[in-house]
Amino acid sequence: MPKHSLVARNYWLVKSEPDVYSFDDLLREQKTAWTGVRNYQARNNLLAMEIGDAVLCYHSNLDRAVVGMAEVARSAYPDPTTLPEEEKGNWVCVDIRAVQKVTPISLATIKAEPRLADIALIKQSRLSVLPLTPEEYTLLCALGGVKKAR
DNA sequence: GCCAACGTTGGC
DNA sequence: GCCAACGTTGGC
Repeated sequence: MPKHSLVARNYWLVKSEPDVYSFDDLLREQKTAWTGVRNYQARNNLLAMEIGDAVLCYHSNLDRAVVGMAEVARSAYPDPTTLPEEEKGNWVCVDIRAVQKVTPISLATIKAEPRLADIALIKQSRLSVLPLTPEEYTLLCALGGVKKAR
């Protein structure tokens, strides 16, 4: 297996508040630095991301839905938005690149799906960067109208 | 706007 | 090291 395979090895979900940074913003920019994560568990998930990993984008608050697909374009590096008083957290960011929109998958739909009962999105509702199992990822892609999961 | 969940901080 | 107080996130 080459170091940078085109096949994603890990699957993730990242949250944003759509009025702060939406998937449409990412589509417009194509690529962005996913900065501002200030939670240790979320940071550790960022540290585990590899180039090419698949990322689903979720909108919290008003939307409460998975709205798009992205991929990791650069693995973890120091978050340039870290304030001096935050430095002891060794906060990091990754770069993600937009792939495509999906048919929005609402939180209600996710909660109603028995095969997603253990998804971290529900189990740890406050975690903003979380892993998905291959099964969860594939199912979410199907629910989002994406025929072929990468 | 409220509240539950939960992470962090600081006193002891 | 414990725990109360407090702050933040995110669903409803």
